[in-house]
Amino acid sequence: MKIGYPCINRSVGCSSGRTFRLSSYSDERLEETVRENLRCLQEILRFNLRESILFFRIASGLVPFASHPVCTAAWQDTFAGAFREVGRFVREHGMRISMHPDQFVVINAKDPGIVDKSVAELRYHAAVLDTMRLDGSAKIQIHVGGVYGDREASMKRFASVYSLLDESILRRLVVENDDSRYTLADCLRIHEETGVPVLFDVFHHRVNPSGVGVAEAIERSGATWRPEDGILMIDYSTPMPGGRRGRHAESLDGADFEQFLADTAPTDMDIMLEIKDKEKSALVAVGIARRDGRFLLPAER
DNA sequence: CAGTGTCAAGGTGGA
DNA sequence: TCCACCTTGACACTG
Repeated sequence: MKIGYPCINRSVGCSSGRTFRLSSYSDERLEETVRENLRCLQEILRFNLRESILFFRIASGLVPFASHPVCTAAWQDTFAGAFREVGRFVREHGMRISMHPDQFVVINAKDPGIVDKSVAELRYHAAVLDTMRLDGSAKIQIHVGGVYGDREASMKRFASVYSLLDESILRRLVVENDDSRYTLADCLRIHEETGVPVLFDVFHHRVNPSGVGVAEAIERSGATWRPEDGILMIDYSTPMPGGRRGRHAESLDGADFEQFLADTAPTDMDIMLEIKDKEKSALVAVGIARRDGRFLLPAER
């Protein structure tokens, strides 16, 4: 079991997803930004190692505008060394990496232009992980996409676009249940059709359920991961108390997390905590999972 | 320098 | 048909 947090670390004092306005794009500006982002990413990973946080989601903004036509810079060549260095560090310390393109990636869109842009964005994400020379256990998670008033047809469209994707994307892509459109049951059906592994999101499942409990949900989604995918990843969070539907909590609800671990024992999985205070909650979660017994420090692995 | 409007990209639901 | 919302940080402009 590894525990992690997404994209941002509030302790190290830098961001690995710095960006700029499209209107101020230049290859120089891009190189300068990517250099800073990679430097910060390495700093975050060193922080994580010190704290036994071995799972991390890399920000999609690592290379700003990478899939936009304006970006013609050969960033994969320019920064090949730094990317490889990150990958080496990750492998050496047994870390796990994921990425999560945002809501603009909709591979089941009806508009072919949106599908093309989405595939380009997936290709960029795969290129980041490939350039780091990470294996197929480094995942790219997306949602199914839109419903467009016809869930069946939209799921079929997902499957048909999926079947045409490059191998470099297919070996990393996983699909996640969302909070309003596609449930875990929908994702499992898409898995049957396509073979895509299912990444289970506990919070979305509570908001947008499909009839099974958390333990069974994890068992079923876990069965969709192939050996080369690594052990299953899940997203875990709790709602913000008194907050609007869909908001993530400010900090970890320790009692809920402890109960969650008890409910899902003894399944091994890597847990991404989608919680606002990021590494702070990850530290608390590592402590709780240590007591649970499934979590091992690097030296114990 | 503090304050704030705006930012590549989509889908949904209400007005 | 249009707009706010989803959720979020931070760029970049204003005064």
